[in-house]
Amino acid sequence: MLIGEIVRQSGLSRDTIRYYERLGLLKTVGRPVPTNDYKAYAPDTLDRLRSIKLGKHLGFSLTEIAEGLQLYDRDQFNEVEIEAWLVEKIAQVEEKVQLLQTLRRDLHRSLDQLHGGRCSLTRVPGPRPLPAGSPASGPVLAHAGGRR
Amino acid sequence: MLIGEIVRQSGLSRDTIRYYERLGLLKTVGRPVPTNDYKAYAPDTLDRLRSIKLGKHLGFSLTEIAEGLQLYDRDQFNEVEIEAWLVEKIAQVEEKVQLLQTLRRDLHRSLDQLHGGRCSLTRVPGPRPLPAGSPASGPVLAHAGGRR
DNA sequence: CGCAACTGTGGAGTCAGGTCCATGCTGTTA
DNA sequence: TAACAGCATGGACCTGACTCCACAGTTGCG
Repeated sequence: MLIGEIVRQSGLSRDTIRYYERLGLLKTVGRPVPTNDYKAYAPDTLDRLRSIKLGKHLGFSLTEIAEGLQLYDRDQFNEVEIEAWLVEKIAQVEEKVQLLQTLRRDLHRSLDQLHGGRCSLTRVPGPRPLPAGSPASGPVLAHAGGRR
Repeated sequence: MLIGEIVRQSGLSRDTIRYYERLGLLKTVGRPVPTNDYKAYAPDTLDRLRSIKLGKHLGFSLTEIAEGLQLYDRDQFNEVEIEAWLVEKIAQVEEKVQLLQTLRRDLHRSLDQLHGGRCSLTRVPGPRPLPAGSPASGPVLAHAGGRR
């Protein structure tokens, strides 16, 4: 598969593909036409790009994603390593899910108050932005029934 | 509250605080001592920093976070705007939660197979990395029972 | 008084993650 | 044969989010 095809099917730019290749996230498998220097990308390239997109969307860095892909590339000989990696990523994902669910609940609560409380936001007495850092945190945007 | 206190209580660097201030994420409230040019940060600064940390951790950019904080700052006069912002952020958060839950399930499945299937990863016939891009996607790392 | 600790400002540097550009080869088609 | 699409390479440039540095005024303490 030449780069143009990858570009068309992935929706990513030529430069981005080349950048990922430089970082080792994608592999080429030789030059299919001996008379030119066109490179063929490995058959799993589109799968890998989907994985990369997902990982990025979920906040993982290209470096972390590269780790996962590299483990994948030599998987059968590193089960212990793979397991450690999976356990770590699961923990990270769990944490993000928790935080996002808290954030979602808080956002919904703010929205409900905006609707139900009729101008509840106008009653906020003073600054109190997004305090969602603590566990069992309060609403994300200021909400009625203020302190003081 | 002077910057040193913010640094101590937030765990962020002086430069980071100053950077956030330049971006408008934090506010100062004048110079408490007339004989010098030390700035006092607003009382809600630590709350705002907690919000910023959370937002960043969840993958929002400083620009997006600044939007939220700015809406918050002038909230009472922009209910429609706030509602639109909340609805948008909720949708984004929902999407991430969905993806993360899929990813978590897939990671767990990979881990189970590693344990239960005894070397199931060694039976992967060919490259098939993290195909989790599609809805109802398969496992994140290659798994046994391969195609072909 | 001297000196460290704290504050302020401005500007340069860094790293990730791309994006743009110039140049040059190949292959096809008019 | 000329134009044009497709590919390759190398390097410059860009944005976001810091991080470091130099220099200068202030304040607290022995």
